[in-house]
Amino acid sequence: MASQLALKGVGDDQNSLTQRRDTVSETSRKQATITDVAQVAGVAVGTVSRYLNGLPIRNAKRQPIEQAISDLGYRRNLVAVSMKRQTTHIVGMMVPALSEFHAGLLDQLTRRLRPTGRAVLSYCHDLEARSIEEGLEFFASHRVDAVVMDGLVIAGRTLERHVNDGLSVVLYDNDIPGLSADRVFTTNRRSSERLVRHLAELGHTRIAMIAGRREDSAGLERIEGYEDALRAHGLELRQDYYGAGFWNEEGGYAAVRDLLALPEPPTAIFSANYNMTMGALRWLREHNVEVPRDLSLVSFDDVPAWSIHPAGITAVGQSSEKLADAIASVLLERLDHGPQSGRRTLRIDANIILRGSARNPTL
Amino acid sequence: MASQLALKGVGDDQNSLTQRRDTVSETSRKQATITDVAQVAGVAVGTVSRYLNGLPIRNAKRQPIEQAISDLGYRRNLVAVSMKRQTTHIVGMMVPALSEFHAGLLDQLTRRLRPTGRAVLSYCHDLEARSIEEGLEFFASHRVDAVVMDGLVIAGRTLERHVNDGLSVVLYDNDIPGLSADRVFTTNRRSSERLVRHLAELGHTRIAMIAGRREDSAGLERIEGYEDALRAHGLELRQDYYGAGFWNEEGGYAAVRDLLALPEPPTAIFSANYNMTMGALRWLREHNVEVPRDLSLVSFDDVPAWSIHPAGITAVGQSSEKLADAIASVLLERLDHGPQSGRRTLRIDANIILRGSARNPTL
DNA sequence: AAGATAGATGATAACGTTGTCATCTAACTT
DNA sequence: AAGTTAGATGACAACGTTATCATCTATCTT
Repeated sequence: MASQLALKGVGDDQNSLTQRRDTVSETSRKQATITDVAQVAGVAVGTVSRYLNGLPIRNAKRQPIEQAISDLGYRRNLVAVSMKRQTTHIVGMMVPALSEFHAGLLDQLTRRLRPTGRAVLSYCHDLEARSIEEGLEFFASHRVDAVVMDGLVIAGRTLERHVNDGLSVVLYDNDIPGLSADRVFTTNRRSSERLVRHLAELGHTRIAMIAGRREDSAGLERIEGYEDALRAHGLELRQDYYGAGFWNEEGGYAAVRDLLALPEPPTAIFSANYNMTMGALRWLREHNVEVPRDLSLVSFDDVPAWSIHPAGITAVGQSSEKLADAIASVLLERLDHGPQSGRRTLRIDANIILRGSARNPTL
Repeated sequence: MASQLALKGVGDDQNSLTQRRDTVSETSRKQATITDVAQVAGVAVGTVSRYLNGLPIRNAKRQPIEQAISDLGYRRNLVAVSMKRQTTHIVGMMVPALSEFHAGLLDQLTRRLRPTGRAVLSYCHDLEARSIEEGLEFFASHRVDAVVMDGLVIAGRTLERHVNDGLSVVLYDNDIPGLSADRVFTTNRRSSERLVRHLAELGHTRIAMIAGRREDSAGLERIEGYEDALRAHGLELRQDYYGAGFWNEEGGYAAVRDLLALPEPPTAIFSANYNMTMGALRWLREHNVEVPRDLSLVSFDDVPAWSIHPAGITAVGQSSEKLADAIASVLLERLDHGPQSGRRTLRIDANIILRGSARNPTL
């Protein structure tokens, strides 16, 4: 066990939560409406609306309207606009326990959509059907224009119902076959194959993979890629080199523990996603297994945190920028062209970032 | 330079972006409204509304209403409710370039607010006054019930205007003095002092600090804490041991570079926030400076990524859970009790997490 | 200069809810 | 059993905006 003693509240001599309370006199004046503006400017509400929406209005009316708007501090009420226009210009994004990877995606997507006047409402679920169901219900009630989410199988049935109700959906990462939705995926199989091939080319023959249950498409494809690479190098596919459990940190932690307890432990490990790699690294650190000295480790998904590791974690993955770009692209086409236009599926190639976490096996 | 060669698109033999297009026949049936439900159930809309809002209705009416709702697949339109009720139940959160730290906060805040039926709309700004201004304008137009944001000085003037317009604001991390808002802060000074004291107690005498410009309150408090600790141990406050620049990754990168180029470089560094620490670690890795062998490094802010470092980064900071709890607490009181009730300021104590990135100086 | 015409304007009805208020119903009184 | 009353119900007006459409106003014809 390494030096991971989490001494909480060292020197907690004082009260750990101080509270102060001021009294404040509030002046919450009512917001001006378009009617107020019309009244002050001496025109009809319709004309003000036309002005706000960039439709042509007579020059003589322009000045008084602008004056009134600035005098009253008028701000268009987007809730009323949504109500009338039957479209909110809000996109819902479902994220599983906001990890660094999804945070980057959310950030980028928000930025891409901003210039079009659209916002992103986020909902964090905890990988359970029940919580995903609630999230979708929530989005539907808020009448979001579309939902972006990972196409996990557990979301399948609920998602189908909402799509039938007219919800536009963009799936990423995992697929739900048959669902009427737009899709953005990574080239999971080919990218995994490349990454594992890299390990084999370094001379590794005992290459294990840690992944979760064979449920979701991305995971399956990554497993296939792993197997492709092994076969290409004439390496044996060993049942005990495939650590299966949950696709989260705990899963990665447990998988590495089990793999390294084998009579003939692997010399290199391919971890199938961000969360599992985090868990794997935690186990390795706690047990003084140094990467890459004692073990080579590569990961699917590429995030800034990989650089913190002194060796740097060699990984394959698309940047959140590229992924967000692709999602924004299909999303905007859907929103602009309505639900009638054909569904698209984008496959984005992942890049291998060679850092230092994989090297020749120590024999 | 370490082995950080970013080989992009290794083996990019095929087209890197594939696209497939299906055609789909769409059936986008109109959503049922409360009027439809009333009609089908044979009651007045008001009664359905009362049912939906949990107000007492006669037993005889209950069954037909429930039947109609389920038959029609009716879903309450929250946009219309917001319109009528003049409150959206949406909270806006402004986040600077969604880092891991802020992602955790956003995640937690979303979860805390969910049980109260509230959602969080996020807006990513890039630390510039212009972009913050746009964000607040955006939130105000969407009539969010409140805004949660870092009280950066550059946001001061704009924020003041919105508060005068009646916007409820919760400030965290940094303060904007005089603003009528609720506040949640960390005990920056005391926590920094503790962390630097830890370095001094290990025997370090050449302790530097990297921080940004002396603008925002949290930064100032952290600098004061650093100075407190040095004074307490009779150590000299050296001008050249205070690397000042920007509070972001680039700032941390540059600061470490400059500090280690000094004729008498420090043996320990206190980095004032998450982003700067990320930058510092990047420089150190690129130049083969090993932590803690060659240099001790401690950081303000605590995030999961610190565990990836094999030594583990010793840090001080409040968990995003604790911070989100505090923010949610003041937020809900504000939202439930209206703008009249007194403003609160919470100070949350940070915890020191001793990992392995600081040890005795090698003399 | 008067008639024709393109195009902006004003009044008003939506959008889907909730809140108000006068009315009606059913359960108590006596 | 009739009178009283607490309380649920129904009709309808908001909430702030945009879309429609008939009307009005400038400009262009001749």
